[in-house]
Amino acid sequence: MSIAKIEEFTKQEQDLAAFAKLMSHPARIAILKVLAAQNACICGEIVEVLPLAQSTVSQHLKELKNAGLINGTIDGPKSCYCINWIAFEKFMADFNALFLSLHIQKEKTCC
Amino acid sequence: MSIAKIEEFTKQEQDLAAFAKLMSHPARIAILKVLAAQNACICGEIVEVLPLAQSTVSQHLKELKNAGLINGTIDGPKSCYCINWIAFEKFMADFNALFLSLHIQKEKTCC
DNA sequence: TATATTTATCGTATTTGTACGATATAATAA
DNA sequence: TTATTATATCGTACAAATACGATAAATATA
Repeated sequence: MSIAKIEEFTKQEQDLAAFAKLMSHPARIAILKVLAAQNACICGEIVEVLPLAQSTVSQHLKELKNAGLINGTIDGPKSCYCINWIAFEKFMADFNALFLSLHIQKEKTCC
Repeated sequence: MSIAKIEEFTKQEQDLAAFAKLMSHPARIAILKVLAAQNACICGEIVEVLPLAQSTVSQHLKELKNAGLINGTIDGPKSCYCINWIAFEKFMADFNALFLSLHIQKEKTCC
């Protein structure tokens, strides 16, 4: 930070880093697990499961939604979230592609 | 943060989040790309390639090394880094395993 | 030995992330 | 209509991440 230099990097590097940042907090991983387990959309049931305040969970959900990793619809007074599998699959594919592209030349020369 | 609640989550969630945090900055992804491309270990050549100060690059290298994702050895006045493929592969495997475990039940019920 | 080179570390400024309580908003229920 | 419920947002406090310059430490070179 401090005069962010992020835009100096390639778009690929920025996109992968942004996805990784989504997964860089255990609460967001836990949220994805709950959404996947329930399969159906949920709402404040997540709050009950997580050791965090309602406002904090709502904040994490917003981040995941803004990045497109989950979808959210309003269902009466409740909110309904679920995983956007298309987006999630794309992220995972890009991530694996990076790893494979790095891993091609793996002759051990030192260390 | 602020009275970190991280330890309230499972070890799996914490470990995956820690790995994701490593990848959550484009500079560290760029460093891994340089290390993989050069195959052999490098040192301050990374500084020349990245749009960051030497001290900042050194800081990123330290994080990657502390997490075990890269190895570093001293070679005279220079330092020599390379990717720890064993560790990297394990992280990727764990990450993919999480995704697959989530993705098992994917009947679309809503959203 | 003195100097130059390379890298790590220190100190610090700034930004971002995390977390909570309080409140606003919207919809249902009484 | 009023009260209740569910969720989002606001404001705020604090922690962590990012970045840099300056400096220290270690080795190589003159």
